[in-house]
Amino acid sequence: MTDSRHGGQPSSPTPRVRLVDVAREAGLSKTTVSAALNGTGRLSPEVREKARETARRMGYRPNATARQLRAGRARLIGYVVGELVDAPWTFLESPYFARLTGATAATALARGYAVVLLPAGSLQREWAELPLDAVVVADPAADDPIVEELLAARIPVFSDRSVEGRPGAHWVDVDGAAAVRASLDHLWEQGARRPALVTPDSTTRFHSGVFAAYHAWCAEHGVSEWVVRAAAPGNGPVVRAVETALVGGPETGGERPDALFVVAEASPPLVLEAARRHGYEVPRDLLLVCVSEDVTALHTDPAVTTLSLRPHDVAQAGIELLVAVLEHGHLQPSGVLVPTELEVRASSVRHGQTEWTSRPPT
Amino acid sequence: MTDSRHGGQPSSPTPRVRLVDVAREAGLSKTTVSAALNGTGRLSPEVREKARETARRMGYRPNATARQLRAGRARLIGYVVGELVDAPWTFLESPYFARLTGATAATALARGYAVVLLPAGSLQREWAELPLDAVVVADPAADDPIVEELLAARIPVFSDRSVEGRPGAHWVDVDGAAAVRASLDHLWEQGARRPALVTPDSTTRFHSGVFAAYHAWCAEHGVSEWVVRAAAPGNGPVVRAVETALVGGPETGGERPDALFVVAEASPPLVLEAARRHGYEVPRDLLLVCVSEDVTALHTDPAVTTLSLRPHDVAQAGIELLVAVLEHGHLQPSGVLVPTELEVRASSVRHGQTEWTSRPPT
DNA sequence: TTGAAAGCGCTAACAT
DNA sequence: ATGTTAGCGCTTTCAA
Repeated sequence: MTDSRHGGQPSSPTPRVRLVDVAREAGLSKTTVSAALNGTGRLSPEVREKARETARRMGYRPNATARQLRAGRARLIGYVVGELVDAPWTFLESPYFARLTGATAATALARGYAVVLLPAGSLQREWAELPLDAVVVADPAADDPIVEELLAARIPVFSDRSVEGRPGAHWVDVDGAAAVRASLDHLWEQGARRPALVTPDSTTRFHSGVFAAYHAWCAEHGVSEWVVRAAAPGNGPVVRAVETALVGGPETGGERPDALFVVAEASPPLVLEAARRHGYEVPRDLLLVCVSEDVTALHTDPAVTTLSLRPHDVAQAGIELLVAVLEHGHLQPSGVLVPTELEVRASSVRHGQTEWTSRPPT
Repeated sequence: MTDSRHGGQPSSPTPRVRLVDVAREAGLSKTTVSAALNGTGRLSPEVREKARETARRMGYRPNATARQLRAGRARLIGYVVGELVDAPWTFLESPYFARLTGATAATALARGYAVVLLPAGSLQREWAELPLDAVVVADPAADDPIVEELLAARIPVFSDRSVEGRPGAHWVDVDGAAAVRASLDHLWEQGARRPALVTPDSTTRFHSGVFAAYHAWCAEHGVSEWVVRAAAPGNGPVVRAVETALVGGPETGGERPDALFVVAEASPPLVLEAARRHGYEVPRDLLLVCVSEDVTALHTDPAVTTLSLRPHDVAQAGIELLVAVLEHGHLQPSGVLVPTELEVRASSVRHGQTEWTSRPPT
C-alpha cells in the first residue's frame, strides 16, 4: 500500500490529523483516546490527560461526518419557507419570516441542531444530498408538493396545521381565528362599525383562516364585509390595496371604512402615510391595526397597533416539538397552538386612551 | 450475530432501506447497484434498469452521511454574521443582511453547497460538530475571535477585507470609500455644502472605512465635518441620531445641515418623517441619501435616494470565490472588490430633476 | 460485464 | 484499565 488515503479530494497540503494519528503518537489505542476525549469509559486520570494533551498538541479535530455516520443522525434540520414559491429567497425580507428564521435557528442550535436554509418548491434535488433529521416547512403553499415529497422520503416534517394527521408530520400554528376576533373586537370596542380587511392573495392556511374568521365576525355583528386583496406581496401592491380599501366601494354602500385591519405585510409608516394621503387622520377618522412584526410600528406618530404572530414562540414551540419527536420517539402526529398578541397602540385607540396590551384567550 | 445494526438510535418502526437491501432484492451486488444508480461503470442496460427499478420500488434513498464520509467533504458551509455579537440572531431583521443571507444560500445551493446558519461570537461549540467545508463570516466585528478560531481549525474562511492576507482566509468587500465619495459628490453637485453623516457606533470594517472616507472628502472640499453616531443599532437610536444631526451642533457653527448621509440602517420613511418634524422639506431644504436595501425607500414621497451595497453581488462573488478555492484548490488568499450603486431618487435631487442611476467607478 | 473486499474516521461491544 | 475488532453505508479499486 503506497498511500493510506483512498477516496477524497486532491489532498490538502497537510492531511488532517485523525484519531489513529493521535493514538499512535500517544502510544495508546484509538479506543482509549476516543474514550479520553469523550469523557466515557474508565481510564486512569494520567492516561486520559496524556491522550487529551497529545490531541491538543497535534491539533486534532474529530471528523464530524464520521461521528454522524456512527451516531446514525446528523443533528441537521432543513428549513423551508413555503410561501412565495416563485421567489424562493425573498422570505427573509419579511419581518415575520426573518424573526421566525432567526428564532428557529437559535432555538435549534441551543438544542444541538443546526439549521440549513432550503428553497421552497424544491425538486428534492437540493436536500437529497443532505443528511436531514427533519425539515421545518413554514407556511407551506397549498399546492407545494414539498411536504409530500419529504414524507415519502420518510423525513419527519414540522409545519403548520395543514399537515395535521399525516403520519410523520407534526404541526405548530397560531390561533389565527382567535387573533382576528380579538383584533376586530378591539376595533369594535373602540367604536369601529365598518372595519375593512386587506389581505394578500395567498394560498397559505393562515390567510384563508383570517378571511373565514373575518367573514364570520362580520356576520355575527351584522356588519357588511369589505375585503380587498393585494394583487401581489410587497409594499407597492399592499399599499395600493390599502388605498382601494380606504376609498370604499359598492360593498360598503359608498361609505368609507372607519377602521382598517391590514393582514398583508406592509411597512406601517407607509400604511399610515397612505391613510393621510386619503384625508384620514389616524386614529380620529380611522382606526388601524396591522398584522406585522415590523418594529417601525413603534416609531410612527401615532404608533401603530399590531397583531403579533409571535414568531419567536412559534419557532420555540416547533423546535421543542421536533426535539421531543426526534429524541423521545413521539411517533404520533402531534401539534401545538400558539397564541398571538394584540399590541395596542395609539393608532387604534379612539380617545387618546392610555396604551395597553391584551392577549386573546386561547 | 443477532442483529446487524449496532450503533444508532432506538430503531424506527421500519428500518431504512440500504444499498445492500436493494442489491439482495435485485440479486445483484452492492457495487453493481451503486454503479447503476450513479450512472457510473459499464453495465448492461438491462441490469442497470433492473437495479434502478428495484431501488425505486423499495423506496431506496442513499444515506447522505455515508456518501459524505466517502467523499471526504459534506458540501456544507457555515454562515455567520459577525455584527451584533450580543444579539446574535437579529441580523436577519436588517434588510441588508436578509438579502445577503438569502442570496448566499441561493447561490451556494445552485453550486451544490448548503448553508447552515450560525451565531456570531461562537465558542466553536456549535460548529465543531458540523462537517463544514468552509465558513462565510459576514462583516466580522473587529474583536470577534471567530475568524481566528476557524482558521486554527483549518476551516477556510470567507469574509470581508479585514481578513486579507491571512492564510486560509479569502475576502469579498464593497468599495466603501468609493461609495461614500460617490454619494457625497452627488450631494455636492446637487448643491449641498454642509452634508452631515449619521453612522452606527460599530467596529465593522465597513463603517470605519465610511468614516475615514467622509473625513477625507470633507477635507478635500473644505467642508466642516458633522458626524453623529447612533448609540445603538435599530430605528429608535438611529432616528434620534438623525434628529441630533438635523439640529446641528457646535461643529457646524450653529448652522443646520443641508444634506444628510445616513449610513446607519433605519427605515427610510421614518428618517423622512424625522426631517419633516424638524421643519425640513425634502429635498428643498435637505437632501437625503440613505445606505439601505429597504424597499420602502421606493414608496415614500419623495422617494429616498439609497446607496445600495449590492448584497446580491457580494454574495455571488463570495460563493464563486468559495467554489473556486474549494474545488480548484486556489490556496493563495484572494479577494474581490464589488462596486456599490447609488440609486438616485427625488430625495436628493434639488430641482425636481428626472431620476437617474449611476454606478461609481471601481 | 459483474462482484469481492477494502476503507473513509469514528464509537462501542467485547475481550483481555 | 486498556486494546482488539466489528461495523455505520457507501464508493471504488481490482480481480474474475
